[in-house]
Amino acid sequence: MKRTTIIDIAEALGVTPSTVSRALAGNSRVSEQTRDRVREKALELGYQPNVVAAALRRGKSDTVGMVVPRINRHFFSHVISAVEEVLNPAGFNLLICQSHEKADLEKLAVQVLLKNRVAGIILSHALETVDFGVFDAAARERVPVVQFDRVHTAVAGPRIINDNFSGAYLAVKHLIKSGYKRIAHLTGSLSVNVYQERYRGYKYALEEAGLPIDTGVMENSITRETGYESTLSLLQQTRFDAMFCAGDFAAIGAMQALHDKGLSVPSAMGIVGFANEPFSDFISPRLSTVEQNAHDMGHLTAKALIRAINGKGPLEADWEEVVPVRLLVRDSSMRSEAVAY
Amino acid sequence: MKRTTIIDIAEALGVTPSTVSRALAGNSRVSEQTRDRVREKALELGYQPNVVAAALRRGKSDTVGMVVPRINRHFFSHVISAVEEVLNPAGFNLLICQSHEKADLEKLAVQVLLKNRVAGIILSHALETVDFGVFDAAARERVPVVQFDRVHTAVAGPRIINDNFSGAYLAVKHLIKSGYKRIAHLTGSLSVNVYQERYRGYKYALEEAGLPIDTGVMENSITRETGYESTLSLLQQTRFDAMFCAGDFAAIGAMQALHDKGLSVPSAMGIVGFANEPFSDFISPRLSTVEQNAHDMGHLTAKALIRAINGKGPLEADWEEVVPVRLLVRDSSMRSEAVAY
DNA sequence: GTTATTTGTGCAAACGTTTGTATTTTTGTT
DNA sequence: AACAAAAATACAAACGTTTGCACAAATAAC
Repeated sequence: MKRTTIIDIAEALGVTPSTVSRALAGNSRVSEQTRDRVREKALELGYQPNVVAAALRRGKSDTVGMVVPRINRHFFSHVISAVEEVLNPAGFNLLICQSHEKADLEKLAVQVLLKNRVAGIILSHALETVDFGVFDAAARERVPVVQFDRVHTAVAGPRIINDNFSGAYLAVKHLIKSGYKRIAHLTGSLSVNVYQERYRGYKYALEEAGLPIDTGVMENSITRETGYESTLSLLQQTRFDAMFCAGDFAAIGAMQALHDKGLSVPSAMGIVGFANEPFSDFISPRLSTVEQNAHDMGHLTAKALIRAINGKGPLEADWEEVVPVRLLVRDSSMRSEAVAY
Repeated sequence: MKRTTIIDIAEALGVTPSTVSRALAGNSRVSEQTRDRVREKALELGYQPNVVAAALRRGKSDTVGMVVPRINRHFFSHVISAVEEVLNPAGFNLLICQSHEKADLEKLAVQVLLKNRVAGIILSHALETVDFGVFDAAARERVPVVQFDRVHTAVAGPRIINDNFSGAYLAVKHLIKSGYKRIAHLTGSLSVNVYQERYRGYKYALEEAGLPIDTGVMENSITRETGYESTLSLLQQTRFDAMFCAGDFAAIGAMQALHDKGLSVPSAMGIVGFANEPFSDFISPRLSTVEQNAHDMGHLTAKALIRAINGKGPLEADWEEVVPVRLLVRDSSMRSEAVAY
């Protein structure tokens, strides 16, 4: 069956398509009366606007593209939901792509979005990404880009980031307060802003307390598996009584390694993770961690994009916004008394 | 800066846009030579096809819409990834929407997708959904719909489902084999196919073994919180020595309730969950569960949709495909010896 | 009562493709 | 060399909106 168009409505009412278009858009140049007649007829005929045609004519769609490393990460999926919460009421809908942490897939996703003439792009980089050429294309085509969490200054536009420095600082400071003295660090790639900042916070807390910062830092130890392996080799290389892990998955792996070696948490070893993955609350011992505010981040990101789309000028185009994080103290970092390892 | 179109390429080469279009599409009616010249020039000018215009002209886009209750569920996010794996190479891209388990949001999402003239829709219903009117609109507009996991026969088109019956049957049979005799059941809404089938498998296993089926079944106990509450009230109402939970979150809640009541798992109480959530493997005791094959499900779903889009007729339009599940026996359901409760 | 202003509508072009049909050019046949 | 067939390209309409401009009718200003 043929879909009804504004032309059908126009013919049924004896007006022109342009009037119908304006009526449906709520344009004040069409009288209240015909506006109602049009709306009524549209409902009657079950009219569904063809946004594709509108997008072509306007040169811009009401679709926003979003590229994340993976949608099944607690943090990212919650940011997505929060972004939706803002974008949908504003009349936009979301086209979600995954980069699977691959730079080439990220690039491809951005190209697909540009081909689809999206109104804007929200993005968090893959770990690998080093070439930011595609984003020049976006800038050239006047498609605003807002980065969140994993951001890079090479890309123009607003950046919404977590307060990774403070989160790490608070976590390590808390470990120190709990009586731990030699604190190791499991982190991701230090070429990523997120891990750089967490590392900086870690170092700062140690320096402030006058503790050694050479206790052991393992890069690229962010998954459960690498966390497990890195912990085992750290145990051989150096002595430490606590670990600050830049991610909860790494913390889980570390705890498993410690368990296998007969070291109990938190008495022999204190642990703090990062991200508050859903499981962190009901493993044993319950994992202390740093909670990121995915909800606020999503809201801020979406709002920044909407502002950019509405062209509030390139004045405020390039700035950074920091979302506070929160330390959740649970069992894995609480010992009644400091015990030398 | 103005974006390059096929018209620009045509003018630069002294041919017409139609020739350029056909050249880029690899149409055999244009000579090899000009095809190469066009491709070269397109590359040189940095041409990016405007898929919006193409979609308008063809009356159909290369975007596929997908509606899921939530993207942050382990199962759904993995199905999405698997769907992507098939759809992207086939030249489609995914527009993902969340219904947040609300029937009205699901309806809205489908309408948005239809307005966007998607090539097809992949969908798993919200728990609430009872009115399937929107899907008639989809059928009328010849937009194929493929349902997965949470399906309903009121909607036309292929349905890809998990073998919930067998999963439940295997789980309960395993509990029985382990020596448990009185097995309770925590389930979701029995108006959803998924939970209906799991319930059926549960009952069948009990009947087969000649065990009582009146041990206690609690509906709407599928979250961690409701699982916790339901277990507590079950403990007051009736006697049982094992639980089959229709979801891992419920199982976690149950384990917590049992722990609070001083009942140890698996010695005093056996537990099997469903879905193999990522945490199930590293809680203590490790949770036995039924693993669903999200990957295969996604692949089959995407392939079914592609077949439907390519119009392999309404002959095979309405059928059901069952994806096998697998019982994962871990610690929560293994006791060396049956102990009467 | 004439002219200026406002208000409501129509006309037509444009957005960038795709595609059926017509036309030209090339190739093949006799 | 003449003609048919095939191959390559051109022409033009269409997809369903939006929107600048023109125009008519109604209202306001003098």
